Amino acid sequence: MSGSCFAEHLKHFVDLTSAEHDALVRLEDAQRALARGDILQRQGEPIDEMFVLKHGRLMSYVVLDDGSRQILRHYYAGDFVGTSNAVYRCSSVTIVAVDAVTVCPFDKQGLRNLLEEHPRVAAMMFALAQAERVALIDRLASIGRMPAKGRVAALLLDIHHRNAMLHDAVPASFNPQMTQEEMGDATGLTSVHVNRMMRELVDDRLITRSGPLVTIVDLDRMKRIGNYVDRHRDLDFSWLPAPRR
Amino acid sequence: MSGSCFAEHLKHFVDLTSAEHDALVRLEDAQRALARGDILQRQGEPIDEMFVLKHGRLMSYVVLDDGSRQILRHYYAGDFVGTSNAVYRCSSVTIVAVDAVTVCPFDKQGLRNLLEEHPRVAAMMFALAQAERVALIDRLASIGRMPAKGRVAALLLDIHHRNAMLHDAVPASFNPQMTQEEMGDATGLTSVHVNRMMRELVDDRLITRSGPLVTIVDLDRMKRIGNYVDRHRDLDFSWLPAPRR
DNA sequence: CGTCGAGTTGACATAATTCAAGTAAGGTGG
DNA sequence: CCACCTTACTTGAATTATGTCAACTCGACG
Repeated sequence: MSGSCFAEHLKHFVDLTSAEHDALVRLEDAQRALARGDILQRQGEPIDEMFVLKHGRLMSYVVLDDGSRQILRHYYAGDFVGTSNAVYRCSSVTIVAVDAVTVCPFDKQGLRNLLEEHPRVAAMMFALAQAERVALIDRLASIGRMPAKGRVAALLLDIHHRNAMLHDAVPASFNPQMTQEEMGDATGLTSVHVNRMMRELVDDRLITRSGPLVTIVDLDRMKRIGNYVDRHRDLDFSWLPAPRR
Repeated sequence: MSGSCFAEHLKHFVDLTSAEHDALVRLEDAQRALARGDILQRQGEPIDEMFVLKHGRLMSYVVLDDGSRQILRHYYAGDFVGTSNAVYRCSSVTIVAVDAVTVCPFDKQGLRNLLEEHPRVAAMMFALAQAERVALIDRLASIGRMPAKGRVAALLLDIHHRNAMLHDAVPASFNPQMTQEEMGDATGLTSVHVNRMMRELVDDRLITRSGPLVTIVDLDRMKRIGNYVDRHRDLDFSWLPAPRR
C-alpha cells in the first residue's frame, strides 16, 4: 500500500487536506523491517530519528540500574513512536518489536519540515502528545494508588480497548499477547502475583480464560475495580486551525 | 512586569524573534489570582482554557474512585499548565494552588492562533510536551519498580533539582514545601511510611534535616538509590525551525 | 523423546499499610 | 500572654499485600 498509516490514524480525528496528506506520505518514504525481538532504539544510546509504525506491534520500556523493567506502552499501526527523541539526544526508553514490524523512520529535519510547513499537523502532533501524556497519567495513578487486582484489571481493559479500536469493533475475546512476566512489568507486580490476580478475576466472575484468550464477562465491575476512564469519548479536536487549501 | 514568563522560560532554550516574543506576551494578557488552596481546574469538569503560570506554585493530581490521590507534578513560574485540556473537553486532572498564584489563562482559540502563526513556537510546544512526558515516565518507573526508600530519594532529588533550576544555583538546603502526606501521594506511599523512609535516609547519612529543611549530604549515593537521571543536560533544541524575521 | 519457556500453585519471607498513641509547632480567642 | 486547638510529624505493634523461592504441569518445538 502506498498510503500513510499516520494519515489514516489522523483521519479518525480530522479531515486532511491533500497537501497535508502528501507531506505525511512523504514522511513514510523510507521503511525498515524488524523481526520479533529486534530493538528499534536502546535506552541511553544516541538517536536522532522518530518513527511511524506502519505494521505490527512495538513495546516501550525503561530498565533501572538494578535490572528491573517498567513497561510503558504498546504501539500499534499508525502510532507515532519515539517522539521523546525530538527533545533528547539520547533515547530515554527502549523500544522493541513484539511482532514482525515495519517502521518508517525520519529524522529531526523531517519533523522540522513537517511542523514548519503544516501548522495544522503541528497542532495535531501537539494534541496527540497530550493524549499520550494523559495515558501515562492514567497508568501512573493505577500503579501508584491501586491494589494489584485493580491494576491487572486496568491493564486488561486497556488492552481490550486498544484491540477494539484497532478492529473498529468490540471483540468478545482477545489475546493480550504478553507473558504474565510482561504484564507484571507493566503493572509494577511480579509475574507470580499477576497470575494470582488473574485467577481471582476468574473466581470473581469478572473474566474467563481459555488458553491465551481472555474474555471480559462483567465489563461494569471491571471498570469499577480498574478505575477505568474512557478518554477516547471525550476527545476534542474541533479547535484545530482551519485547513489551508 | 510586562514581560512574558513563558517567553522567559523558552529563552532558556532558544532565541525568540520579536514577533514570537510579542505573541507570547499577548498570550498573557489576562491574569487571574489564586490564593493558597484555590482550585484552578477540577478533574472531570468541562474546561476550555490552558494557563501560563506567572507566579507561585501549582500542583496537579488525580483522585480515584476510592478517594485516594495520586500527585502528578508541581509547576513553577513559566510553566505551561493544563495542556491536556487542549485535547479533552473535560479536565483529566485537578490543579490546585500551593502558594498564592497568578496565572494567565487563554483558550483553545488562543492556542490555535499561536500554533498557526508561529510554527517555531509550535515546535517548541511539541518539544516541551515531550519533556513532560519523559518526566512522567521517570516517575512511573520510580513508582512501579523501586522500593520505598528509592522513591522518596527520587522525589527529594526531583524537588532539589527543580529548586536549583529556579534559582539558577544549587542551594545546599531546600524546603520541600509539602507535607509528608503529599509526598506519599506523589510516591504512592502512605505518610507514615514516607516518614520512616526519611528517617532511614537520615540514618544512612544521605540527607540531614532541620525543621522543614532538607539537605542532601551524599548526592552520589542519593542518585544511585533514587535511580536519578539528569534529563536536562541531554536536551536538544538545535533542530528547531529557523526563525522567520 | 527431551528440552524449554510459560503458567500455576503452595509455603514462607518481606515490604508496606493500618491503627493507635504521643509529641511538637503554629494559630486563635479569651 | 496563656490555654486551647489543630495539623503535621513521629514511633511502635499488629496486619495485610506482595514478593521470593521452589516444585510441578503443560504445550511447543526440534
